[in-house]
Amino acid sequence: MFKKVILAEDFQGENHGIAETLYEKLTIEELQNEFYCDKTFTRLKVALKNKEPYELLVTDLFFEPDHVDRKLTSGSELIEAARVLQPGLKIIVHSMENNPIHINTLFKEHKINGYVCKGRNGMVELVNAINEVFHNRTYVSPQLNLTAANNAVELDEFDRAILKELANGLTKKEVSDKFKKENRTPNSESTIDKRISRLYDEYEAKNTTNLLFKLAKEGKI
Amino acid sequence: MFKKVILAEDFQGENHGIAETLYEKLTIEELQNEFYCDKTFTRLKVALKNKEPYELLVTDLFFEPDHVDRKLTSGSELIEAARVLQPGLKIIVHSMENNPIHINTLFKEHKINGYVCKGRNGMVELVNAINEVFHNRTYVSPQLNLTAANNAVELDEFDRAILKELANGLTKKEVSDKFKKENRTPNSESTIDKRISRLYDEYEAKNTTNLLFKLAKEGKI
DNA sequence: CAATCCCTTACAGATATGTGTAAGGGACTT
DNA sequence: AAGTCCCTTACACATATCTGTAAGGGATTG
Repeated sequence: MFKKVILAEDFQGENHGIAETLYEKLTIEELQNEFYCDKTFTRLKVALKNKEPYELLVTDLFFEPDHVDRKLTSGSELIEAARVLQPGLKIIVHSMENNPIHINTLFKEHKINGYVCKGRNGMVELVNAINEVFHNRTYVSPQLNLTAANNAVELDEFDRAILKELANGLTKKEVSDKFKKENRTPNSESTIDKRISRLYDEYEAKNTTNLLFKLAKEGKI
Repeated sequence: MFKKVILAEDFQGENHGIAETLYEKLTIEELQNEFYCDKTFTRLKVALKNKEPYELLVTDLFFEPDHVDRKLTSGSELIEAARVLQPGLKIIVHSMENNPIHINTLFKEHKINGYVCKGRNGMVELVNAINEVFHNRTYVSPQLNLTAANNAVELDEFDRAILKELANGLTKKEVSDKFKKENRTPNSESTIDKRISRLYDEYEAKNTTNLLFKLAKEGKI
């Protein structure tokens, strides 16, 4: 089993619960639990420098901001930094996120080794995930159907830029003007129209209001 | 200190973490931890029937649906039922919810005794909250500013009905036609227009898209 | 019971939205 | 080099949105 494990989880309750479970159910010699991404990353760096690197990182995705300044503000950023620092590190994400697209991205771009949904069965799954990852396999919470999400289309930067302004209540004309003023391209009203129309098709939305509402509800924007 | 406490929390990690903390930090004789609203309510009923009622309920608000059928689907419903069953029960809500309006509603309508935000300091606050509530005071997580929310206006049924249809992509005319067909009143396009305009003022929205997006993001619809 | 307030409704006009057609240009294929 | 595909842009038209003004009705109040 893993000897050195580090846990990044900002919720005090979850953090204690996970730590408790890992001590009880797994024979992990050294478990460090942290509440901030930056401190977690520092621990990883120091451990590596001392030639006693951590073998497994278990991290949440969302970290509530508070009075403490931060460089790394999310689990994704922590993972990205950790991957550069220590490519061989095993990483398991434990989060409420249940959008298959986002989770797929984590596997594809950050090469995470496991994904566990917080929930009624979270601790049981986490223990399973750690066992699987220890044996060089990947683990994904069974309630997630990652393959089913591949038909959905990702929003590109232009889409996001338009949607952001529409969400703020700008008209298409105002969006076009704003883009022109900021020297962003494309910026014509027609092109913006066309993009939005395409999104109607892709997301089966009837109008702008419907589109923004759907995307907001799905957590895509 | 409270002798009998019951905890309703569906996340296994949080549930264990809270239970652990309460055993460590408070001298509670009997702590029952449950993962479902219905089971929690049954425990409350049985305990009351046996003349050994619980003194404190600590509950989450959101409970993830799973394969188990449920009557009570949320913390609010559990609280409502518990209040009817046992008016003197002390109730502390422990949740991610940070919308002051929703939390205010819990205090006003369900007479909860404390509210603790999940987070980095969640367990420390929960212990404080239990101490405060034990001494017949209320407790609210300090990061919440409940008074600031009182200027915001609640949505009535008509508002909600209109917003629901707009969110689904109907035009105002279609909403009007739908209401007429369903013999709901008021139903004229003008009145619907007027209502929406009023909501623009109340929520400082610039147009329908902006309004629905804001409300969706705030979790009001 | 008249004054007042608020809700409902109608109507009108300036803007904005949504959709279609069409032209030009870059990238890629054959 | 011609053909194809897709993105950008322009323009036009029917429809929808948003904001006024105004009139009538129910509820409350002095």
